[in-house]
Amino acid sequence: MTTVRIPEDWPATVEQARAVQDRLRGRVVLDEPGPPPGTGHVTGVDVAYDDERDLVAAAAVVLDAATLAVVAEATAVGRISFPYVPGLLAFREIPTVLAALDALPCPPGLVVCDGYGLAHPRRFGLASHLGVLTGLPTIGVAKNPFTFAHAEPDAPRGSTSPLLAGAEEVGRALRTRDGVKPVFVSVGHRVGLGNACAHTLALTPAYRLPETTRRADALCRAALREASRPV
DNA sequence: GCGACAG
DNA sequence: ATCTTGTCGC
Repeated sequence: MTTVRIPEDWPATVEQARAVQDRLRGRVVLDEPGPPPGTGHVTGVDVAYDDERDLVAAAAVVLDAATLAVVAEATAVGRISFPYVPGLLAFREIPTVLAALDALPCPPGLVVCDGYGLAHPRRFGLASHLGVLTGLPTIGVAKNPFTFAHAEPDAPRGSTSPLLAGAEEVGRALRTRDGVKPVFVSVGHRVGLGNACAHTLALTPAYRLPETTRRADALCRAALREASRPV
């Protein structure tokens, strides 16, 4: 496990953070289809917090996209870099997530984030931000809708309904299990929305949430426990 | 002006 | 995110 320092130039205020998003938003690539589902590597990233001790732990877990077997894992621990502010989640998670990705012994392939990409007030959520910073293809799979309108998808697994910002489709509600609450998929960087949904379905053979985020969630929690362990 | 609001 | 026991069901 590696330890991270918050960059000197990291935003300290809501205004500064929003300015960073506005500056980087133009670098998002939306016209690539992205890697085909079921091939290469798929990497889940997730973060756990201990606000009491000002600790944050991130995990990156690389899966073989065809078999969903774990290929590699890495974790990183650091100080909390930003308070939770809706719309600015990336500033709370990214330094530690980047460190975990850097510590991987192999290329991550497609990165699956816990949160949103395009489905964001300024169209620049966590998945978009991470994609622009790394150049990697990224998607966001969130457990809850943000403030976007959406219809209830049909009951069968695989059904979708658009996440709408006015008339613009910024993501999709995707049913990954029959009759179970959908997940909310949006594009991050260098991946198309249809392909992002196909990847999400390929990653949910048994549970509502993708295997990538399930693995990363378990690992970052373990890393946090380890980091806040009494010596 | 008052809520709502990814994790 | 996190605080938290048991309980219903496959």
